Order: sequence, then structure tokens, then C-alpha cells
Amino acid sequence: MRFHSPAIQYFHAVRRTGSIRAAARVLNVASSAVSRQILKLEQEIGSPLFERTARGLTLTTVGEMLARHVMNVLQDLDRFRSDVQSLSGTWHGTVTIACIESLTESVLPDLIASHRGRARRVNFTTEVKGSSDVLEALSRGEADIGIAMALRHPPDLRQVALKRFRLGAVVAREHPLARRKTVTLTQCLAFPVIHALPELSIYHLLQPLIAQLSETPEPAIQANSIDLMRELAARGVGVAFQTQLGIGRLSRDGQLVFLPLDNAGSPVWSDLGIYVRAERTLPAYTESFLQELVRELGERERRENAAHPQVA
Amino acid sequence: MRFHSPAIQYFHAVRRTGSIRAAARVLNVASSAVSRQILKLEQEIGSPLFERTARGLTLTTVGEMLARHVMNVLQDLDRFRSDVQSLSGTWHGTVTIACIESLTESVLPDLIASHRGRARRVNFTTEVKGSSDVLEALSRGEADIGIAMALRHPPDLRQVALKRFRLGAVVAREHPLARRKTVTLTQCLAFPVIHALPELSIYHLLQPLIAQLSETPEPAIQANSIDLMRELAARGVGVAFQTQLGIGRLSRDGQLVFLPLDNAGSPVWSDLGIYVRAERTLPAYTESFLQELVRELGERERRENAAHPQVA
DNA sequence: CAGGTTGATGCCGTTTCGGCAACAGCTATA
DNA sequence: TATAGCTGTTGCCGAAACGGCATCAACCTG
Repeated sequence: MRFHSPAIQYFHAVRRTGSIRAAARVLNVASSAVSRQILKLEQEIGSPLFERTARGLTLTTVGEMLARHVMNVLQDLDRFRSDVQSLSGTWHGTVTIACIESLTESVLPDLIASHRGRARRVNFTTEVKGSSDVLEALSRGEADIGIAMALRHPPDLRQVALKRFRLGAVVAREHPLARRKTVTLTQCLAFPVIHALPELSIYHLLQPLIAQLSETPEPAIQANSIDLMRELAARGVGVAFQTQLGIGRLSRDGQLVFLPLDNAGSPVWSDLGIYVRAERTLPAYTESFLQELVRELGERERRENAAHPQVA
Repeated sequence: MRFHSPAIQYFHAVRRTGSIRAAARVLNVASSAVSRQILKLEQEIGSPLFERTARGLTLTTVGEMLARHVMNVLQDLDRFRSDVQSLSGTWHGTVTIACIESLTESVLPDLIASHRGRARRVNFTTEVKGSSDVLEALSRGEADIGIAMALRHPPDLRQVALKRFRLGAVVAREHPLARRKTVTLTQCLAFPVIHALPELSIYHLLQPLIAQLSETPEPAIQANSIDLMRELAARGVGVAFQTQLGIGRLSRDGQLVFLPLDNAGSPVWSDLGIYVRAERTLPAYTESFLQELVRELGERERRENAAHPQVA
């Protein structure tokens, strides 16, 4: 089902690989064929699409415009294919997800497992990245669904849903703080803290609050892995900071305690956004998973806010 | 700039014309070429796209899915073209508008004239239809912007704006009713009325109200042309019903008087919707005109509701 | 039944496409 | 500084796709 002109697909491959010869290898054709299709496109449009550097090609402004069009075409082709297949009963395709690390502990594995229980032939590709990288991958068409901290998102993305979770301190069961209902930042800083590095978005949530304090002690440990931070906290090394999303299993086992953070009497929120390319209609199987994702995150938001009612 | 495979464009032409030979004439190619491209498409997709009847082709379900995809591709190609052109300064292209008749007296001519004053190379095609035909033309990709009574719109359309205007009686200056501020339906029915035929949406706004009345006199005149109804009212033949949008010039000249209609103490609203295909990003010049249209209709809505404040 | 459609097909020239090999330009490495 | 490895481009040529013409069977309309 490849009824679009080769030029479109070759262009797409060249844009992704950044090189004509690399694209040719991926496409299993000679590099000359790829080169000629690109040259033909540039002639028909009347403007160069790439800047030729010594080690590859970079998109020009016009090239980026064409890239957007080609992405729209190819993604809509996927949707068409899925529409045709869903007519004959079975779904199959691949859902590509780009998300931040806090989802990998429980939300995503639960959802994917349950979804594959029902739709066996829908495959998943998941890539964990930082929030801004998630949005970028989505813009470049390298992912279908993105989950990231709700930053200002570029106009070519659409925010499908916005869920807010309380940021809290995470400590081991035996930790002196563990018996409290909520904690303040000052109370936490009396103990060794496990702080996130700037590449994690928790850093940007906490940094402004810490900066307001009079004294800012050195963090005992800094890390860029939520998994590592969680396991360290479980071993009593110190106080980590997370939303409850990221510590599901250890919390259920009773090893970790989640203490909602209070800052000057009000909760600290971590906004999680679900994103999709705006100029796009999703394939049926992707849309279906997206709906479940939104529902599940909404459910967790509701449950957690009920478990930790807001301090008025 | 025709870098999409001929199959796409041939399919599009066949869908529009409903016949292979007719499509071939439009495309200036032999009918055999068109026939073969369609057959090739059907073979690659693995399902017939058309049902062959004695006098032409009709889309199958799969065909309609492909039609949707092809429409998305070709409309997005238009947008890409406009993006490239706007890079080199000048805009040119054609904005196709499908709208109901009430816009033709003043709103559309004013807007188009003023827009062409600024963007000389943007052309317009305007087609006047009934409300449901407007939506249908939009769905079929035969228009870029649709203006119609705000009915329930199909999911493939997006309602860009919704403006409400008061429905009123329209009478000549010398008419006995002309000195009133507002009128009720019963007051109007004491005089000869010029009623809309069912193909106009005013009919469907008024009919339920008339049906509630105890006595429903024969309408003096029935017509399907707003222009005709307006001119008849101006000649004192009877009472017509319209929003003020449709009687701009004659109202300014003082020949016609607009009397907001009261029904059981509350106004009768006529909702006007502005529509666009949902799965589509408009070319820059179309988007620009759309913005002006929304602004202008909002402005008129504001002015008219200020001129005829709602009876509490 | 005849005269007009309709879409499909076999034949054939033209165009386009793709593979191979060679080329020039650049970078990194020895 | 020379060399090896990469880049994209270009002639040449065979293969595949495309399009035009004439023809066919099936159908509707007089």
C-alpha cells in the first residue's frame, strides 16, 4: 500500500537520517536514486530543501515546511490503513509513546499490559526522555503520544489532557518524617536529601521553592534517575521528592511513605500533560489507547487527591 | 509542484466527477490511463474503491476512507504551497466560501471587497446554498469556509465560531407595525406575511413557534429567496422574517424597519455558525480571511444586540 | 433493435526510475 | 602532508511505469 510517490518517502527518510546515503541504506535503494528524487523535488518547488554540509544535509526553511506536509501525509496514511483494517475486524499497528520516567513504574506497564490483553496485535514502542525532549520527539513525528510535564507546548502539539498530582517527599518507612501526614520543605531539609539533577523536571519544580529559603544545605545525593532516587529513599539514605505516580509498588509494599509537600500552607502541584501532534488524526488503535491513558491518569489523579485532601 | 503520484489525483478527479471518462476529460489524459490507476490502487489496497454502475462510479466504504485521506493530502498540499509563497512575500490563491443567503447582502460583499483591497491576488469563489448543503459541500472538500445556521454539524467539521442574531419581523417604513419597538408573532400574523419555504432555515426557526399558536392563517406569499422576500417587504406587500444581517442596505436607507421578535417574552435567536473541515490546516490567506470573518460577525452581533437590548 | 453511454484491455512508444561506477569535495587520522 | 573514508552528484543503461490509441463487452435510452 505505497501509493505515494517515492519522492515523498525518500524525502522523509533523508530528513530523519540527515544524509542521502544513510537514507538509501534504510530504503534499500541506491543513493543515486535518492539524490535524484531530492533534486527533482527541489526543482519542482523551485527552492532548495536541504543545505548540503560536508557531513550530511540540514533542512532549509522551505524544507521544514515540506517536512511538516510530508509528516501530515504519512501519518494520515497510517490512519487510513488502520481505518481499512478495522473494517475487516482486526487491528494491528504500533503505538509509539514518548514519556517521562515517572510513568514507567506503574501507569504505563499496567496500561500496556491490559491493552495488549485485549488487542494482541497492537505493538508498543516506548521511549523515556526528559519533558522537553518528549515534546520535541512528538513534533518531529517520532512518537504518537507524549506524556510530559505540562510546560508551554509548541503550537504544533495539542494538549489532550492535563492532570495535576501533588508533589511530595518520599521516605523509607523507618524515617523520622514517616509518621507525619504532610511535610514542609524546611522539615525535609533537616535531613539528607536526594535531589534531582536539572535534566529532570522535578528539579525545576523544587528549585524556585528552595531558592526562597534562607539556608540551602548541600544535597546529599544528586541523580538523574527516578528509579535510583526511589530505591535510595527506600534504603533510608535520605528524602527524595516525587509524585506518588512514580513510587507505586514500593508504596504498596509499605517500604516507602509518600508525604505531600506543603509550601506556605498550599500544596505543590506537578502538572502532567498528555500531548499529540495537532495536525493529525490518530489511527483507531492509537486513539483507543490514548483514551485509556487519559482515563487512567484521571482516575489516579482522583484517587490521590482523595487520599491526600488539600490543606485549606 | 505536483509531487504526488498520479493515482492520488486521478482518484480525486474520479470521485468528484463520478466517472472515469469525465475525470479523464478534466485531467486531459486518456480514460485508459485513469482506469488503470484506479485499478492499481484497488489492487494495492486489496479492496474495490468504487462500485461500477452502468452510468458511472460510486464510492465504496473503503473508497470513502481513501477519499478522506486524499482530501487531507491535497488540502494540506495547498496549505504547504501557500506557506512557501508567503515566504517570498506575495500571497495568491483562491478562498472558496459556501454560505447561506443572508450573508450576501452586506457581510460578505463588504468583507471580500475590503480584503481584496489589501490582498489583490487572493481570489474568491462564493456559492450560496441551504444550511445543510453548506455543511455537505464543506465535508466533500468543495469549500474552504462554510457559514450556515448552527445545526448539529458532522464530526468532520469544526465550528470555528457561533454568533447569535435576533430574528425579527421586517416591514416597510409605512407599515402599521413599523412604529413599535418589538413585535410578537401574533401581532405579525394579523397582517399578510411573507413566509419562507422549508428549504430556507428561517422556516425551521419559525415553524415550531407558529405551530404553537391557536390559529395559523395562510401565508400571503411563500418564497425561497431572501432577496425576493426583502424586496417584497420593502414594497409593503407584507411582513417578512429575517435577522438584521440580511437587510443591511435597505435598513440603512430607511425603507425597511427591523422589529425584533418576542415569543412569550423572550427573544427568538438565529444561530449562525462558521465551519471548517476539522482535519485540516488552512492556507495562510484563507486563515487570514477567516479571522476577519469571525471578527466582523462578532462585531455585528455586538452592535445589533446593543441596538435591540434583550427584554428581561 | 440501434446509437449512445460506460469501464476494461491489448499493444506500443515515451517517460520515469533505479542500479552501477566514477567523480569532486570535504574531514579525520596516521 | 598524505591517505582513507565519508559526503552528494552525474553519465550510462536496463527495467519498470505511464499514457495514448483502438477495441471490446456491458449497459441504458431512445
